[in-house]
Amino acid sequence: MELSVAAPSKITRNPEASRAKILDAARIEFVSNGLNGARVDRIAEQSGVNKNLIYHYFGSKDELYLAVLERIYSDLRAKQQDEDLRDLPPVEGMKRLVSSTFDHFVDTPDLIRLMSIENIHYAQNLKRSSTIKPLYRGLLDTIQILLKRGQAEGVFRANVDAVDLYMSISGLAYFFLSNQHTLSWLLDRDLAARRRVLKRRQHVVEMVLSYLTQNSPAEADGADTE
Amino acid sequence: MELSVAAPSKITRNPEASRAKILDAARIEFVSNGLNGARVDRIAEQSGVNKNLIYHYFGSKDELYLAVLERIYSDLRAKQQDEDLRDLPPVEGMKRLVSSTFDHFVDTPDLIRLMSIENIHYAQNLKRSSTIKPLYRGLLDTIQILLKRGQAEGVFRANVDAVDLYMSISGLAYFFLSNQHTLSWLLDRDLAARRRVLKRRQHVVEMVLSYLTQNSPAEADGADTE
DNA sequence: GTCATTACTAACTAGTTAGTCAATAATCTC
DNA sequence: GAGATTATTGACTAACTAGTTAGTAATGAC
Repeated sequence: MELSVAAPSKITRNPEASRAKILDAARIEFVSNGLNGARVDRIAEQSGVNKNLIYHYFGSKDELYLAVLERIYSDLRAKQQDEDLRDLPPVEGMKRLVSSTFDHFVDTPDLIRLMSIENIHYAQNLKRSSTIKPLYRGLLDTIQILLKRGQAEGVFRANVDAVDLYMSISGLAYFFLSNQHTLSWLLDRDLAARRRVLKRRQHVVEMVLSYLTQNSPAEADGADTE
Repeated sequence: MELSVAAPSKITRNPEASRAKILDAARIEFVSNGLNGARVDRIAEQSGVNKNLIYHYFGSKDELYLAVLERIYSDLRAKQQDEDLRDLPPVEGMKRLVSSTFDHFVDTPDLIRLMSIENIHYAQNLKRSSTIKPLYRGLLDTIQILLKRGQAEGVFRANVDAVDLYMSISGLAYFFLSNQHTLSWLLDRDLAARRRVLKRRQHVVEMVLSYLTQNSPAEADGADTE
């Protein structure tokens, strides 16, 4: 019986909110079911918007998937603040870099799954993105800087490729997380348990630092620091 | 005009060959397209058998996928001969174990992809398998044996969990291979190049061995070998 | 040789799925 | 406030897809 005088339902049109609701629902759907397993109808239903709006804003299922992919990658990079680490003592900086990379993976399971999904699809969608690639430069530069400084100070071994190091740091964390469902089953352990994750984190840091701080064996050949 | 007297077409029925043809085509289809992306019709077409034979022999798409999964895992274990390594000097044995694990991954890209696919599906199919799980025991035992012997001899650090070590050895190789499509693009390198793979192999061996042969830092606390 | 079993085939189906059409209504432009 | 633009809707469709049906023919058991 109360007449709402001013704004009866100002919520009739809201493009930004609709776009956001679609993207949120799409993220859950793609991450949970993969690109082929995801259903556009389910995204429409879960987001509460009309299915055709998805096509209105994103054009196609593939484009929507790419939008999700780009958002997850940029969210990640926004959170990573590895530039801070560049001025720390090399050993300390590298320890922190390894831990924080590990933590970022742990905190962003969606990213892990999307990376796996992308690789199953031969990275064909990632390659269409113009925004993602530049994001990687920063982390790699930080690794390179810390590495050089550590080598100059004589605390890190010579002849380490920054890309190899990056792949090892990532791989040690990634495999444990990306394959936790098969591994937990095959090894009879709950790898998702908090205790396990913390133990793993320490193991990873120790492995990377052991490698870096040990003198490289045999090949003491022309490897001098400037 | 020549009458074929003896056997006009003895090839009319051949259950084993049909089964094998289905399985071969299914492997390619599932590995290339994932579980959701794979098409039963395409498997029928590629194998050259009638579609209904697939259901006759395997029951459903999911069961066929499981059959492919089980075969790839058992093929792998049949090739791995890590028992040989158990009697080698620990450092030498571990070096060989890391290299051969790396090589197996490189030589069996199908396995890598199926493991990723399985994890996208939360390992729900793997968990239905009764044959795969036991296969893992052997490799883990070999790691455990070499580790203990190395620790007893004082060449390996104490406080190393065999499962953590297994995950690191696998992870260092796996990530590089499973994510090569995204990584090659993001890092501007062809990670599939032979040269790269060999370099990566050496890097992985060195990292694992550095870790094992370095005395564990700080935590010299109740960690004595028996 | 007969009968049951197994291999194999072609055509069909019921349910799904990405994407479209045609229309209405709110908002912006001027 | 007229007219273009944009947000939003519900019904529709053409193509696809896992699985089925109903049958034929080769093989094995006895």
